[in-house]
Amino acid sequence: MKQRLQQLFISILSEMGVTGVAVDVVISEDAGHGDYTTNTAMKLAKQLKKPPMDIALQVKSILEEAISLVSHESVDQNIHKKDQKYTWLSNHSLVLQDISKVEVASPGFINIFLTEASLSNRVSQVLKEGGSFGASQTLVSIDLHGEADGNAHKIMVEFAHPNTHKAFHIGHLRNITTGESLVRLLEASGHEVVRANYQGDVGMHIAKCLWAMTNLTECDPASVRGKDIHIRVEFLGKAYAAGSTKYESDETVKKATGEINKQIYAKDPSIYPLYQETRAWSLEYFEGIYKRVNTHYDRFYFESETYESGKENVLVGLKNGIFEKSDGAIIFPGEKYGLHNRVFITSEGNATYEGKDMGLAPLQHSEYHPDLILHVLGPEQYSYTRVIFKAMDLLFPETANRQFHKTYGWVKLKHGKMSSRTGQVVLGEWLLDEAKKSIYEILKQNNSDYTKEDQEEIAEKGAVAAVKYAFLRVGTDQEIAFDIKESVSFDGDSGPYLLYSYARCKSVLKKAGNVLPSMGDTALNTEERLLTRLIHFYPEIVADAAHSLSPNILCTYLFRLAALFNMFYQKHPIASAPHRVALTAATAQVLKNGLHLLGITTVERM
RNA sequence: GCCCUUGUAGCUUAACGGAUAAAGUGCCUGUCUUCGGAACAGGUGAUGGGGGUUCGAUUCCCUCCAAGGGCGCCA
Repeated sequence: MKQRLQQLFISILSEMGVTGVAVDVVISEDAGHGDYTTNTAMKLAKQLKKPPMDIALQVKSILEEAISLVSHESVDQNIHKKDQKYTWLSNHSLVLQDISKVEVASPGFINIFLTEASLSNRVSQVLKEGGSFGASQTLVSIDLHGEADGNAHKIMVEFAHPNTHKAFHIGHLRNITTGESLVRLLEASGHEVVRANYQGDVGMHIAKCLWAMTNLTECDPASVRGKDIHIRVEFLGKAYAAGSTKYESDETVKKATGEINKQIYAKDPSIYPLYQETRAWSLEYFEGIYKRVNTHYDRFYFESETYESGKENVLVGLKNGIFEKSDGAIIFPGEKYGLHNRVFITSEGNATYEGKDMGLAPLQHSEYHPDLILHVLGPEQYSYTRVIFKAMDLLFPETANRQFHKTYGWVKLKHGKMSSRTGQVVLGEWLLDEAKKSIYEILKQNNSDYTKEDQEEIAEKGAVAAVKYAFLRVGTDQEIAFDIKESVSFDGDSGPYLLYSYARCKSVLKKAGNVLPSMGDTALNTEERLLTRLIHFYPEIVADAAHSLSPNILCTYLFRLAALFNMFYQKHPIASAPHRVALTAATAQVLKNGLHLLGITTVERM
């Protein structure tokens, strides 16, 4: 609708002799300002040397005339009349029929009101299409702030990337939540998506952990073998923290750790079996988390499969003058390009994180041929990725400009700082479990008669919804200040509130079981019209969220929809009126579809 | 030292350069024995300071202040 209105305004402006301007039509926040609005008149004021109000009024009068001509379309004589008057009219007859009123507001806004019939049609469409409603018919291009081509059709989204032998903390949880939602939004916008996860399973962090396991009695892996996976992984986190602390304080430990690192790369039998065993522990644990939070991957990449080819590629680049030797190491001279220098191969001969990335990129391109690779990464990696993207572009010109760093903000503790190096971390699963406990408390207070299985499902899905929504409602690159006590909420703008609203809809629908939902041609009251209007906007909100890679836009929308439904529910009896039943069913469907795009699963009752 | 990011009610967050800066939470006051109270309604309360560009600035530019991050052998 937005785009059709834009086209219409362009035609009207050309009628006024104005061409080649971009017309911006947006959804009106305030329903009193119409359903759609444009600021075009104000934008053109300077160019046309006329007061914005005059321009707006002129647009309005042409628009109103066009509407009245189209509304008599069935009368043959008028067809000739309108074609003579405006040649563009027939292209826009459908949009024009959807407009009920045009208003001009100071200092020059043009506000468009849609007919109730037009808005109601969308409700019927929701009921007809069900779960597939909201997926775009046309491709939604994505906005990468000019850093890459926005017309990609095949996009690899690389997210989560935890490291083995290290804790999976709430930062990873936010990364996964963000990545999963971006994947679903992109898919709903007509893109083909490849889900990738690049996991760090070689490097100094592993060596530190293994040093502790082989040198500290309190970190003896024999003590946890055969125990529950959570215990084994917790043990790994502690060993890593211990090894890391010693590494920094003790020179001989530093050297010994370096040796272990070399041994791992060399697959030395004195350490390799332990490495493989504990690596598998981490991967087993990650698999459980992915399942728990509704994520899966098409391809897991590992640093252990990129360090060799990465090194080879850097050596080729060294010959070609892309890389340079410096103090025994091989570096990329980023300073030549206004960036900074970084080491790609150490003087020991091992590929660093940067060097490994030179192996990853060609591997990804040869396997999937993506038009774009979206790396969901923290802000601290920003200057890092600028350097390696530059190096990649020079090394692999055929796939240049296809990398994009999508920043997700840190989850910062309100009190204290998080660091897996010192072992001060809030684990992802800890957060989920805390939320789950709180939901059990609420269920207990409500004295519900749910079975154990029901309670488990409600608590688990509710916890995942609460945590995910808490992350997604905030702008993706915004830092989140995290308070352990009141981290996730269950009231107001929260995941459980949305789940609750959905369950309430379903409950009402059950009560109204034998009423056939139908919008009919009943005149709508205030709340009904607002609700219908909001449902109407859903596909455009999804497109908007996908286009700007901003799940929080969808969060805001869904919360407004749920709140509006609850108000409507409060004021009007639903079960007996077919059009209200239809509105309720449509609200439920949109909530379900929207939450799905956020990676959140609904429950039928709670 | 150089570079990047961020500063909005007590707290957590919204707002393509647009209309009265929007919510949640907190606190205060109400609704309700109804189709689900994890609800609904009302009140309270904010753009770090100073300049500039613009018809119009939370948004763009400059500067100061404050916080965080990055800057060759970690990932």
